[in-house]
Amino acid sequence: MLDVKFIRENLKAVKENVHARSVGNADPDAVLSLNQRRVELIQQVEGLRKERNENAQKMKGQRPQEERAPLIARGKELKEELASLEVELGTVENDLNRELKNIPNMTHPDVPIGGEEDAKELERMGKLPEFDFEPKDHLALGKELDLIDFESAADLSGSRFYFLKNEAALLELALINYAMTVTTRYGYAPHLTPDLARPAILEAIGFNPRGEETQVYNVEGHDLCLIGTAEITLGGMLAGKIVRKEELPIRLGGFSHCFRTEAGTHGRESRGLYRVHQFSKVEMFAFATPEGSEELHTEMLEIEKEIYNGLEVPFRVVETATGDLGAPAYRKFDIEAWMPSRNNYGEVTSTSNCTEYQSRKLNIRYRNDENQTQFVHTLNGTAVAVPRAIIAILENHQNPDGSVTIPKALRPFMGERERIGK
RNA sequence: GGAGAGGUGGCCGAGCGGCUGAAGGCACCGGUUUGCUAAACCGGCGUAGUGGUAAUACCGCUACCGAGGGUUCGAAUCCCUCCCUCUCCGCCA
Repeated sequence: MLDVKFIRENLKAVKENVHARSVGNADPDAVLSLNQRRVELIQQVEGLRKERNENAQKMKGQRPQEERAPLIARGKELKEELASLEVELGTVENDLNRELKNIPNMTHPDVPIGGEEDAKELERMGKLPEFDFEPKDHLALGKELDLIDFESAADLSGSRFYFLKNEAALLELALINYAMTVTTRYGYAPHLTPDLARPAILEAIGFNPRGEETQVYNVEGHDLCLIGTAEITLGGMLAGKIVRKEELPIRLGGFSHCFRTEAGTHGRESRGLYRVHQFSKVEMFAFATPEGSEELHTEMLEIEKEIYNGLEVPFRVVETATGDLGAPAYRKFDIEAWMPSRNNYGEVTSTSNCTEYQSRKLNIRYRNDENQTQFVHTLNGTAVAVPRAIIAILENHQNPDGSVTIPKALRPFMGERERIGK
């Protein structure tokens, strides 16, 4: 979330930003009026508390009854006045937080204005495959090579679940190993994270853990959600901590399963591996100083490019436009891999600089050179999201005989096998 | 899941209704001393909100001793619920 003071002092810019990002339910004016009410209440409450404390001080030690009686009576009055004001203050603070959550992060000046179609293509890498035969989509390949079983999974778990079988199972493990190896080389300390987390953490990261349109699963009877990404657990790992400046940047690499309800996407991408309820992912996460975060963002993008270059999959890099940024992101780059079945590029990674938007809520700070505490910047980026990587590999590396060539980078993790099938 | 013991500042650790925002130690920062290092000595050293203010300087007030409720004129201290840690038992990959 943004700092209320920042909103007050930059109201015009905040409103323009809300507009550019087309966030309909964000109301900066409501934030300010609620905050004003909050400050008034704080002043009243603190005045009463001061009086209460003074009153109580007068009763230290032994006092004759006739001296105590009026003080106790006054104390009781103060207690009642305080109680009702504190209730009101609590309500106002809840309302304020709700409004504050709706205000998105500010936006990097280079971000293109607009919606999905206004994303800016930054570069293309790799050569699009030219097939002199009719290429198959990953569903057909997955079936014919006995790699993916959607039908059985649908019976067990519902639509958008899948079994990975045989070489596809090994392919997942190889992709994870490969991504972990690359990120570790760049100093991202490898982590295997919990797949469940408390809703308060999800919320601080910017997810909506509860409510109709929630993207995450809740576990009935427990105060837990299945995580949608390791960003949640890696970011939450330092919640409430103050780190030393010398420790920054902190680079973390994390593997987790990711669970998404995909609420509101019924009918879209309903077949195949593109949009599924559960998948494996290796994620990068970093805590940085404000001065260091942009450079780190570039680094994450470079790592993502290296990984996809290694998979020998053609892709393009796009910068997301304002209207398509999630609330916490200040700036976001996506890699879109070529997917022959779509005859188009499909998003396979995403890296965001969230500046202080998450750390303010998570309360993660560091001491700057003046020894003052300051919020760290947080960044996240996909190293490998397995199912989409599998789509790109199967579809781009298919051969006329129906087999699929395994990219060289993955072979060390697959017993040096070179192809799947025949 | 059952029984017990705990959760206090960056760390260790005292406190167990008003004298405690919190002793003492370590770490850290400044200074004295010193051939250098070490040691010793002196001083400083939590976070946040709010008010005064040009001020992220300084001063005042308020809050914070795992979280949330309660009792009380007054709670780190008493009570309740929850979370977490440790020991033992059970169960289990």
